[in-house]
Amino acid sequence: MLTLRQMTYFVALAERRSFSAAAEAVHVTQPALSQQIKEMEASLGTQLVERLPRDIRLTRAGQVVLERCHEILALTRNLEAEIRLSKGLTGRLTLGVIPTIAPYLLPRALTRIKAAALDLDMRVREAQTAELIAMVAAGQLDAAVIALPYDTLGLMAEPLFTDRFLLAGSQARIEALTAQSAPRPTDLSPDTLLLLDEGHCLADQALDVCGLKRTRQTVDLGASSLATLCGLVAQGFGLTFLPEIALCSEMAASPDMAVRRFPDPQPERTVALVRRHSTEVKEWFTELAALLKDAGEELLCEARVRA
Amino acid sequence: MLTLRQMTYFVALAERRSFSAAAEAVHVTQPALSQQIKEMEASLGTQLVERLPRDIRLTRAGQVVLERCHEILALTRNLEAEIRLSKGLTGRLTLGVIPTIAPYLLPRALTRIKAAALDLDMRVREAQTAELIAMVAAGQLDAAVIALPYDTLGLMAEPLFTDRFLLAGSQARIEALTAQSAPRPTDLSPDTLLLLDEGHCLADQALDVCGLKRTRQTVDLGASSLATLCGLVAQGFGLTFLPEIALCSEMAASPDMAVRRFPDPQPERTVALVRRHSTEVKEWFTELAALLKDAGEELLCEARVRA
DNA sequence: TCGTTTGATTAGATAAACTAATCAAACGAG
DNA sequence: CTCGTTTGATTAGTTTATCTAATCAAACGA
Repeated sequence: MLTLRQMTYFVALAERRSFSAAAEAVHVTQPALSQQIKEMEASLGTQLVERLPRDIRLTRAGQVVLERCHEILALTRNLEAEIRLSKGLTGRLTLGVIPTIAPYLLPRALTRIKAAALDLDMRVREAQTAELIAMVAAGQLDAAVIALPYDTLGLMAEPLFTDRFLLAGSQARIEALTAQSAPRPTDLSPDTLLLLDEGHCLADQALDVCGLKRTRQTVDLGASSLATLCGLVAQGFGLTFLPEIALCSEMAASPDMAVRRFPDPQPERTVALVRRHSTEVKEWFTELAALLKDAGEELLCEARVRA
Repeated sequence: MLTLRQMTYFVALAERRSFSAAAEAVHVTQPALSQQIKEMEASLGTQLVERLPRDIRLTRAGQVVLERCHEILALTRNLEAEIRLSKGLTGRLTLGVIPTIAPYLLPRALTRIKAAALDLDMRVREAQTAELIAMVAAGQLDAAVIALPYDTLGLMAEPLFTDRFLLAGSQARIEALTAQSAPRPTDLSPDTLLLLDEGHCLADQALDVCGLKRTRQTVDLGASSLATLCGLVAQGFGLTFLPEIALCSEMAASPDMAVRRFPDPQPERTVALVRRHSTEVKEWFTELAALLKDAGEELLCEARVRA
């Protein structure tokens, strides 16, 4: 009989397109993975992967098998997660968080979670929205913190709080811009606007509120974290949108940076917690959402004292 | 991680409601099964089965897990079967056949199959229609030979041949009944009619053509095979319907038995081969159907020489 | 009360899976 | 072309998982 272990290894192999890399991904040595794949092929009586020099290629059968393995593994992981968490916030819980929220929300949230659920083995994974959604659906994450609007592809989303965008720049730029009147998002020039790399929902959502499309970046941001962005902006390299939730941290890190609140209606994003759909009541999910919401609102309160 | 082995054992345990019986069913000793169940519970952090004296009971979580295990195991078995048979009639093939067809069709069919597919590891399982359909759906069988009309619950059915019902009884009974005119199915008295036990589609289909409902059996048939039934009928215990396909065998076994063909429209059943639904062309299925059809038609030809 | 049935437990054997070391083929830079 | 590098296969030996056999304790029924 085929085993779930074989399927796991096979999926990793198909993803990494390399035996060695796949082996590393599943934390075994390359011969161990090679052997399992070989046995899988033997057990099915069919070759699943063509070994090309420096690359692999799935056979027709391999493609069918891959699809089904994904399905079977997802079902299994979902089952495990569902049962493990069925009696509230205990056991292991793996949470995904997008990069523009994680560094700000997590420190406070984790403190609260630790306090509320002593015996919880919490693991956190940072990735962009699309990846998080796929991982939740595949059972690799139990839940994820993302920012709406975003197509959650059938996942359940519980809104936590509203995170407004502020305008951030060097003292000089901000003062020049706001001398006569409060700036509106649509007034901003795409050329002076610095944004995170492609894939970050913050950038997309920010462009959206300005009615702009992404243009060639004036500065290549490389590492592309909000912290880096704030550092650049404080040095006068342009303007950016800064979510309220990041305000306190980034003001502390970049004291030269100035921020202004937009006039109403302020541009915003909705931070939400998502999970797989299911008919049953998820106690752990409600609990977790409440804790995250508390942490977020605390951050927002502090931010609103400053801007 | 949960394993498929654990799931298999757990499903067996839930079915047999006994650790020892389940262990036997999966061909391991009782401690081996107990241990796997224990590990499964540990891995999920939840008790799945309550150990009662002389019985077990699934917990709420256990019921959820059971359902999902069925699903996951079915997917896996289906995958294995699909890939193994993807290059035609080779590898292992497990075929189910209903009891009123198996002893007649299989001897000839297996000869043909052996000849046509040397390297096929063919396994046969005899059971009643409902069970066969469930097993095909669950991936425990690759295909099954059943008799229509029957609700195949979404499986693909390929008709093989038409099997007519003849009237069988002792010489005396048959001659008395057919002295003045050919008998029609609807003329038969339910009291003189001997049928197989409940669950056999042959009995249900036969009653159906007579427009009758099952009454209290005049004779308890016990073992309830067509062969036994023919033996009884030949001794004058009543009349029965005998499918053409069984004629040659049963005439040889019970030489005292007499048969008469009904006038047109003759009552009949359609023998069909069923498999899981799938978009792809199933070469092995077509091949197998052709071989079974040939074998069946040969039997029918020989039967029509006799009646 | 005693024999029987059933599942847990333990110790030891077997099989599955893994690692470390090595090898052969294929590639790319010099 | 040659040498160093990368990649997957192979082999040997170890670890871990899983199994069996034997035994035990609890619960039942005669």
